[in-house]
Amino acid sequence: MNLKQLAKHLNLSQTTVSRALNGYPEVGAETRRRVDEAARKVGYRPNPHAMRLATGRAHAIGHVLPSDRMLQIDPHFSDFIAGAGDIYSANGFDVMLHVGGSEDEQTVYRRYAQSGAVDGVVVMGPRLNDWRIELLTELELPFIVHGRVGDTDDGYAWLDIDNRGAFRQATKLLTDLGHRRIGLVNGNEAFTFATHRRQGYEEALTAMGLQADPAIMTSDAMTEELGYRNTKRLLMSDNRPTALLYSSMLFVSGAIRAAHEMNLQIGSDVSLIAHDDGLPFLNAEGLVPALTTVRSSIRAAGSRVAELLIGMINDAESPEPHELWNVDLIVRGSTGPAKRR
Amino acid sequence: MNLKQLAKHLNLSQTTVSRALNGYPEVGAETRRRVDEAARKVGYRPNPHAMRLATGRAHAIGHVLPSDRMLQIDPHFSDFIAGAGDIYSANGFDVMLHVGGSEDEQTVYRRYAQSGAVDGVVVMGPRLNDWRIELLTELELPFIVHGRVGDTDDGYAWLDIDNRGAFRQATKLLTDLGHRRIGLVNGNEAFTFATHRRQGYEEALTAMGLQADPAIMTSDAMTEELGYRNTKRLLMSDNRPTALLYSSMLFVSGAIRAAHEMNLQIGSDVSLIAHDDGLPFLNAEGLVPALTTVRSSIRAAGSRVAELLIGMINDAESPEPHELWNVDLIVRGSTGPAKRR
DNA sequence: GATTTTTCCCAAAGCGCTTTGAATAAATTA
DNA sequence: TAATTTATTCAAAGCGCTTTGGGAAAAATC
Repeated sequence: MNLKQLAKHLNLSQTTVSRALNGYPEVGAETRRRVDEAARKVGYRPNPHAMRLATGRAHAIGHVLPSDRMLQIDPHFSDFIAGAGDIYSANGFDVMLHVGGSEDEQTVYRRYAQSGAVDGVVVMGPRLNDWRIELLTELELPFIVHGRVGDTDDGYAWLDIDNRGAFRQATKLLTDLGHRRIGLVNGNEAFTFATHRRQGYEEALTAMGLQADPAIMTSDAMTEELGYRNTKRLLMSDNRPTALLYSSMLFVSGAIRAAHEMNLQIGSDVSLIAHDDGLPFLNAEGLVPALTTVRSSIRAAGSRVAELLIGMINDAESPEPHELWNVDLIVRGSTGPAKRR
Repeated sequence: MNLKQLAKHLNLSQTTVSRALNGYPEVGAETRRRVDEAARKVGYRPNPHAMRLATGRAHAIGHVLPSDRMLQIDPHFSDFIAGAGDIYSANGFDVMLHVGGSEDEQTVYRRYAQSGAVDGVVVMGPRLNDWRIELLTELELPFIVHGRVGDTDDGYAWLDIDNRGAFRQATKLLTDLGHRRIGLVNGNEAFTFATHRRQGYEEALTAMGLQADPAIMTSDAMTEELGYRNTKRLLMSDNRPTALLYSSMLFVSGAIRAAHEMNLQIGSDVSLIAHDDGLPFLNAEGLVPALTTVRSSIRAAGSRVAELLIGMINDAESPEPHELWNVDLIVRGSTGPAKRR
């Protein structure tokens, strides 16, 4: 059943029915009631394509995942989208997902902008000076970045967690415990989040008069295997670190393997801290010993990002949102005082 | 620039331009060339909403993820969609993603069907006798199931891997190695894939005249922590198993932890086999010892599912596809002969 | 009581595309 | 040469919704 039929059924004009349904004021209370009731009874649902064509609004948010970036955001993506999805659907927005394929990423954005297929996009996994900012700005397609593209944080909307602060804090916890040689197993530093984490780490070291040593810093895709290999490498180096910082829980499974294999007790022989995005299948607290983490729910971030973007779309005049979230340092059993050597 | 303007620019009617662009035969060769060229030059892109309204085809595929099911398919989802996405975009299809939210799952499907928002959907994470089959059939919304809903495999399109065969094979490898007490750390058996795996396992045991022992079989959400806890529990029971079968790599990280903690050598003290979906962040070969697996790429499945569904949409008459994929057993270092006790 | 305002509703014009039904010109056929 | 096909093109009618610009009746104002 479409609008026309519904209108005829009610002996009203399409105009009135449409307005009643969309809550416009110029329709009588009794009429509105009748319309609502009839619509509900016959299960009327407006045709979304017609609606979109008529209004020019897509009621959809675009997420485009380049295949080459997938490896990095893969396991995090579904959690992020789970958070965002709740908000989207609560507000009647669909998610338009684009992943990989032959069409290049830029073209997809251009198509989105130019065709009005989506009302806005969220940019995930931003890199330093990410080209997407410029492109989307030029295209005048509303967008929000989950993360940031560097240190110039103006001129675009973003929500980020305080990666720098988190790693500064985490590093400080370790130095406070007496650790002086601390390794960093970071994600790929082409991504800003990883760069920020390194900076936080370095700041904390500098504050203690220590020097970051590239020999015990790695920057790679966040996989179990690289967690293992890098941990092992760092722990086998001479003058090995007494504590290690990880950018992802994904690394940690591998790290634990490495430590076990080397017969090192976590929390005493070597201290471990990881950033925990709250991935549901990898629980820091369930480890033995429970893992000290800097934690921020990526899912919650997804929800909030969605909220902000929808806000931007609904009110183009509003100032672009910037949100920097604190990250909780949760001290558990994987960190302990540095052993004298 | 829209069709009308493009047509005027070319001194042609909208009809002709539209036909030229869509490859209809009733248009002169020279005209077609001119149109194509002009379209490319001005960067013309048809408005998708108008197209959809006019044709009634959405050029979109729906994926709906219930929030309560998320935990199960979460990390697998993004890999699946990565595979499917390539195919979708190559064929000009968008992905419409719906996750969680207040609107209940059934309503979403009804809306999709009734509004024509999508041309088809893929059903992920099917359970035994999944209600979605019936609903979607009734709604006449083309769909394909990744997996199956039980043993009656007719009446709907599906692509599944041979979970039963895989676990039969895996179990047989273990019995061939002399293992007589083999534990199963399974995913939640409300999902068919897990049920099938258990069945394969039981079949192989039965073939050897062995009896499956519920005391060493678990069925839970696939998380690292439950991998750990269940492994530990099984290995601490009296008359403990000498080999363990896992339904997911996600379990394995925890399993390795447990084994290390109990000072058991993997591959000699205890043999491990896991199903490997090929998740990029969790590499079975990188483990020490490298893990024996039954492996089938979930990403490849995603691609093929997409292909099949698009086929169904383009040709409604074609018989519904059923594909059962073999699973490779890859023997590595985590399995060894049973120790005499 | 006459005028203005408000309230409520409608007809019709888009939104940008596809597709039907004709029309014209060119090519075949008889 | 006249009649019939075939090859191209076009005007116009949808697709199902929103929105503009009125208009008639009811209420408010003077």
